[in-house]
Parts: sequence; structure tokens; C-alpha cells
Amino acid sequence: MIPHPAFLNLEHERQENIRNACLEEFVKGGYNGASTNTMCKNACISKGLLFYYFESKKDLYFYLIEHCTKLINEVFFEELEFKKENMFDRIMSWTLRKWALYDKYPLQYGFLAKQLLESSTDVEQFINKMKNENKTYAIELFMKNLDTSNLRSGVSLEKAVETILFVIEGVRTKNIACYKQSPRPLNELHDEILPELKEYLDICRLGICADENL
Amino acid sequence: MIPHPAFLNLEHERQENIRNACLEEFVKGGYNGASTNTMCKNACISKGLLFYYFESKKDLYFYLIEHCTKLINEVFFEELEFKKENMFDRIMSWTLRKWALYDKYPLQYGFLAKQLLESSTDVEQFINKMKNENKTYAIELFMKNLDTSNLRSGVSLEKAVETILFVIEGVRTKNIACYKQSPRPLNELHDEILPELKEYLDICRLGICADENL
Amino acid sequence: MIPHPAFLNLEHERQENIRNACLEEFVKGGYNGASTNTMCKNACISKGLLFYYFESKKDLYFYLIEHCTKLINEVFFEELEFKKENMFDRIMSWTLRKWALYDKYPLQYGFLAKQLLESSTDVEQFINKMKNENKTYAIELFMKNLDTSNLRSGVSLEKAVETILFVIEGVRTKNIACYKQSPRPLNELHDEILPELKEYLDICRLGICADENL
Amino acid sequence: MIPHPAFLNLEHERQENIRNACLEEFVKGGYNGASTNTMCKNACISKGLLFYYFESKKDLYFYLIEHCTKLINEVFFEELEFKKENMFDRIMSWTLRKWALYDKYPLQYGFLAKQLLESSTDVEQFINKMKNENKTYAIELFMKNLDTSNLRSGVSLEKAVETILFVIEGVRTKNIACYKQSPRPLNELHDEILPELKEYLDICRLGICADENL
DNA sequence: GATGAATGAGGGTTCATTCAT
DNA sequence: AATGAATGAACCCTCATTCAT
Repeated sequence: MIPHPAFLNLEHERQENIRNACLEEFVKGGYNGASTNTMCKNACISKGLLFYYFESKKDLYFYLIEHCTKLINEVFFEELEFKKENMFDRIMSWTLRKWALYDKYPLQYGFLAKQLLESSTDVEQFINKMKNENKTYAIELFMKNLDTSNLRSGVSLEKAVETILFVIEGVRTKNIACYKQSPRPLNELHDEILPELKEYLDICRLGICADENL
Repeated sequence: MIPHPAFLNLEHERQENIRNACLEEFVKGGYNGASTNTMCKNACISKGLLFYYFESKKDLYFYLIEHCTKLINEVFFEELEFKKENMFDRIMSWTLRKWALYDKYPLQYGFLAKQLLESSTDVEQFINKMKNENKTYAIELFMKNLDTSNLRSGVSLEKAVETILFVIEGVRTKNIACYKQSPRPLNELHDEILPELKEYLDICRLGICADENL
Repeated sequence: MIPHPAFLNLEHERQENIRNACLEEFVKGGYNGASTNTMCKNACISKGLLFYYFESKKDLYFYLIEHCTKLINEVFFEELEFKKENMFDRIMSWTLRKWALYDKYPLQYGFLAKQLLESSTDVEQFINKMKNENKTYAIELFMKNLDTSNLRSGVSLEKAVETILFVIEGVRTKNIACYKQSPRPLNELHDEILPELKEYLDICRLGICADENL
Repeated sequence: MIPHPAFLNLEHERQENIRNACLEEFVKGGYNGASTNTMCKNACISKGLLFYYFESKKDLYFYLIEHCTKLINEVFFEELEFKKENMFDRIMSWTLRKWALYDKYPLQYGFLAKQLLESSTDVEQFINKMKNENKTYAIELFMKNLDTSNLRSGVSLEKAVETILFVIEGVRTKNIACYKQSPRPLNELHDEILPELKEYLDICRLGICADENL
């Protein structure tokens, strides 16, 4: 979804303010629960103007998804080197990168994370499309120049990668839930999760890599 | 949340009808998108009475979560034998049990599944509390009389179990997403997932169990 | 369109008040220009209730058309005797009857008159349907037991009747327009129009009836 | 209403474009339903400029009425010869002239036709004023050099003319309604109406003219 | 002359909740 | 216990109009 040019011509900071006000509101209430009224109030913008920029709530929502996805992806893949490494090293470095993004763009990242779970049928289809596109893209890049020499025979590379992703996702979700109940700075949380994550990944490594079993 | 005694004194079928009408509506639109109007219409109950029974939409929602959780848990653990078995056998049998429940109580199970993703801040905290309680309870029971003799040395039992749960959850979520895009009967879906799940679990088994490495 | 039973169960006066507030507003601004806000204010009724009764503005509008049409028709045809008479006598008696209705139900009659000219595409189709039904019905009844013995040979009865109706409509419209610019009591206006109308009808009579030409 | 001189200084074609875009929008939705936004978009003109030219929506509307009226009248009366003829011959030739105008200026003519039915109180008064002025003017000219020798004794010329106008108006309105329900090219419609109109006028002629009664 | 971003009141409609009966 | 009429705030969105540029 492309917003009205007027929006894109706004000075960067004002654009950001508006987006952030909307993001916050969507994060707080989900698609259905978010009020465009509140967005306008928090963004110090009139009702008319919001709809001048975005035509409809749905358009706004889709725009934010696309914008945040692009932002996160760009920052993530920018200057990313695909040096030869095994999947665990890569997973660790990617995960750290990802977490750094969470520290840097908590709102955008949080919005995307929440949006993936969005339950409103109005926007479900669009979300699924985005999700699939993104996953395919990420996995493809992950495979690039990957050292798979130590993969156990009989274990499918794809399944192995997914297993790891499942575990990381599980760890993250588990910890995010804790985090929500007693919020601390995110980087503290990450420092805490890291050793725990390594434990889980060690289990995976044993299952996936051949040379680890000696 | 405890509904008004009058509700609990209703004949079982009527109670069920009311709950189901509400569940359907919550499943369809999420917490925010669900309309108490529609619920009343579908349940053939007056608005006044619904609020007499449950005081508020939120209370109703919480009650349904608790009720469904209890129902599913009871049926799940009823007559469950804790015979000595290793964690993979147990995981598989539990998973099958769970899926059977999905077939038997699709509405209640579906509600719980959707509710876990609920995005409205209003109800998020309560949901997280329930989620954690439930998980703790489930893991505790899972450990009961578990044969852990073949656990690799150096691998924590708790972490091992969680790893497996992460993977199962990942597989389920991935497939639910596909399911949403082209709905088929659930049992078909389960039959399809099962072999795939086994592949993933084999990877875990390699990482977790000692005797698999010969 | 059938309003919610709750509306029909209202005491007659309250029903009338609500209808009248709506009629006035529709008359004032046409379909598009009428504000349901104003209606509610003038009817001393909450917004929610209006839409509880009528579901939508369009439904309300259609209901009012049907209600007024039925009212006017019932009163008009009630106790109407179809004695043998020539078309001019009948036209005059019907016209007087109609004008009496205008005096008695100015709001309803005025609404119907205005609605026939309604320009909003939203409601155009419905209006045309009503218009046709009504005209067919009226002409059919007009013909009943009509003495057509003095119709000029070569003049179609149907055309003759229509010619008269065109003229009456023309006279009425012309005078209503004057009336609007300087409103006086309607019965005064009617008393004034009557002799004028007779003049026009005399012209028609000469064209239509055989025995007038001696 | 006089638009800002700047508008009148525009090159003829651009003026026309702007007017047409506005006319279309008013025809589509009536006064209340027309959107100045849409007009601007279709006229490729900025909102500011439209209101610079016309001050308000109402002014614009009034201007268009006056402009179209003047245009239609000018074309109608231009090169119109007032040769001696009886009223029926004149009526027929004028009617044909008028219908030709409808073919030539469908937008302007259609706008005027629709505007006569306009239901918004805001603009009603102005419209009625215009209507009356116009009618007076037209009747005055119609009388010019009219051969009234065959007028029945006892029949007022003025009433006779008006009777005919009422009938023509009636036929036109009736057929426009049909036209709306199944649109065909206007000239087809006119060809179809013509014989029908003649039948009605024959009835009038019998009533009005002396020499027809032999 | 000309732009189009900005306004905020108002549009129709839905909502959870209350309360007289 | 049970009803459903009644509320009014809030929903998303559109409007004619203004004004800094």
C-alpha cells in the first residue's frame, strides 16, 4: 500500500512520529481494537489528515506492515557477509543480529511480531501472504554459502534448519512472555536468554551434526 | 471468573449452547471483534441475561478460557496412564491424544488456540497467566514416571523436554497456517502432519538420547 | 421494510412523533441531506434506538415511504363510492378528496410528493418501483364503473384520463411553488386553486367529451 | 452568482471542462450528494482554486444553474423566427427544438432538468425563483405573433397555452421515468415519444381550437 | 493565480452495558 | 430469573472550506 505522496514528503521525523503513534495503537489493541481516533490524538494530527494520507484503516495497517518489514529486512541484511560457516554459527550470529534489531526498533519489531498473530479476518489473508513471502526469502538467504559438511547423514538440511528455528522461536516466545510480566530493558533480557538459548541449541547440534558425537 | 450461580444451575445442554455461541463468536472475531449482540442472538438468550450471568464481556471471555482449559485438561488427563516410557514415546502418545481432542472439541480447542494469540492488551495479562500455569502443570505431569535412562549425559531433562515441545509447537503452528489458507478436514491434516512431525522428532532424539548414536 | 417490533409496539403518539421528526428532516434535506442526528434530536430519541428500530437510514426511508403511501391510500379509498359518473365529475371529487388529505396529513403527503422527485441514486430504484405500482393501482380504480358514454369517438379513454391527470398535476405543481414562496394556510390555497383548476378542466372537457361540442 | 473574474478569463475550453466536471457530479448525486473533491479530481483543478473561483459549493451550484439556463435559452431563441402560426404548430416546433437541445447539450439540459427536482431546502428557494422567471419569459415569447384566430370563444389564451405545457411536461416526465429504468439513446426515445405526444395534443386541440370541431 | 495539506465537525452505524418491567 | 428497549460514547470515514506557501 502506498500512502499519499504528501505523507512521504513529510520531514522524516514527523513521518516517524505518525507511524509510531499508529504502531503503538495497533500493538496495544490489535487491528480491531486499535482506534484511529487515538492514533490521531497521539500523533497530533487531525482525523481528516490521517485518512488523507492512508485512505482507510486497513490501508494504514498494510502500509505499516510493509514499511516495518522492509525496514527490518534492510537493516538486517545490510552488510551481512555470507562467509562459509556451519548452520549453528550462522544461526547464532543471525539471532544476535535480530536481537540487536529488537533493541534498536522495538516498536517496529514488536508490531511485526504481534501482527503475525493477528486474528482479525479482515486482514488475515494479507498477513499470510506477507508471512510466506518473507519466510521463503529468509530461508533461501540462510542457505547461501552454508557449510553443511558436518550434517549427519540421513538428516534433511531443510528440516534441520527448521528445527533450529522452532527452538529459537520457542525460547524467544517463552522469554518475551516473562518479559511482559515484569518488564526490564530488552538488552538485559537478551543477555540473559543467550546462555539459555545456547543450551537448547547444543541439544539440536547433537542431533544434527555428525562430528559432535565423538 | 465465576459466572452467576444461575448460569451454573442451568441444565447442561443450555449452558453448553450459550458457551458455544460465545466461543464461535470469539473465534470468528477475536476478543475485540466479537459482538455480544451476535452471541445473544445465536444463543437465544437476552442481552440482560448474558450480562446477568457474566457481568461483562471480559468476564465472559475469562470464564470461557478457564472453562475450556479445564475441560480439555480433564479429558486429556482422565484415565491417562503414566506407564514407564521414554520421552519420545510419551510425546507421541500425548500428541496423538491432543489431536484426538481437537477432533472431539474443535470449538473449545480452537478457541484456546486462537486465544493464545489474542492481541488485545485488555486481556493479554490474564491470558499469559493462564498460559504459564498450564504449562507448568503440564510439564510436571509429563515428567511423572518418565524413563530418562537413555538421556544423554550433560543434557538437562527439562531442557530436553522443552526442546521437543518447541519443535512440536513449531510444526503445529506452521501447519495451522497452511490449514487456514486451504481448509480441509482436521483429521486429514493430522494424518499428513504425523510423518513430518516424526522426522523432526528424530532429529531431536539424536540430540537427546544416548543410545541412538550407535 | 418492517421496523423492529419494538417500534410498532410503541404507543401510537410516540410512534407518530418519531415518524414525524424523520419525515420533517427528509422533507427538509432530501435523502442525502437528511441527518439521522437531527432526527434523533427532534424525536428525543437516542441514536442507538433509531438504528435499533430501523437498521439503517435507507430502511427508515423505505419504511416511511411505505407507511405514508399506505396511510394516504387507505384514507383516500376508505368509503369511496364508485358510483357511475363521467370522468370529470370523478376527477373533481377525487381531487377534492386528495386535497383534503393534504390538509389533514401535510407532512406525510408532502414527504411523498417530495420523495417522488428524489435524486439520490441510492434510493432511486425503490422509489420508481413504488411509483409505478401506485400509479397502476390508482388508474385501475379510477376506471371502475366509469361512465364513458360521452367520450368523443377517436379519443382513447386512457389517453384522456392521462391528459386530465397531467393538467391537474401541472396546476398543483404551479400553485405549490407559489405557495412555498409565500406560505398561507393550505385550505386557503385550495379554495383559490379550485376555480382555476375548473377552467383548465373545461378546456380538457371540450377536447374529450362528445356532447360538449354542441 | 458571478464567479471570480479569473475563472471567466480562463480559455473557453478549460472553463467548459471545469463546468462539465461539476455538472456531472451534481447530476450524479444531487446537490447534497455531490462531492467537491470529486469535481476537482475530474476537472484537474485544485480544491483551493475551485473555491477561489466560486467561494462556496452553493455559489458554484447557483452559477451553474444560471449559466446553463442562459446557454440553453440563448441557443433556443437564437435565430428563432416568430412567423405567424397557430399554437399547436408552434408548440410542436418548439418542442422539437427543445429536444434537439437535449441531444446537443445533454449534460447541461440534464442538469437543469434534475435541478428542478432538487430536494435540498438549502437551494430550493433559488431554484424556484429561476424557474418562475424562466417560465414567464418563455410564455411571453411564445405569445409573440401567435395566430390565435382559431381559439375557441370562451377559452383564455393563457390557460390554453398552459394546458398544453402541462400535457407536454406530463408526457416528458412520464417518459423520462421509463427512460431511467432502461436507458436508451435519447434520440430514439424522442422518436418514440413524438407520436404519443401528438395523440395527447390532439385531445387538447379539440378543446382549444374552434375549427377542429366540424 | 494556484496549490493541496490540514482541519474538525458531522456523516451513518455498532457497541457493551444498564434498568424498568 | 429474565427480558429487550434504551443509552450515548465510540467506531471509521467524508465533507466543505481555509490558508500558508
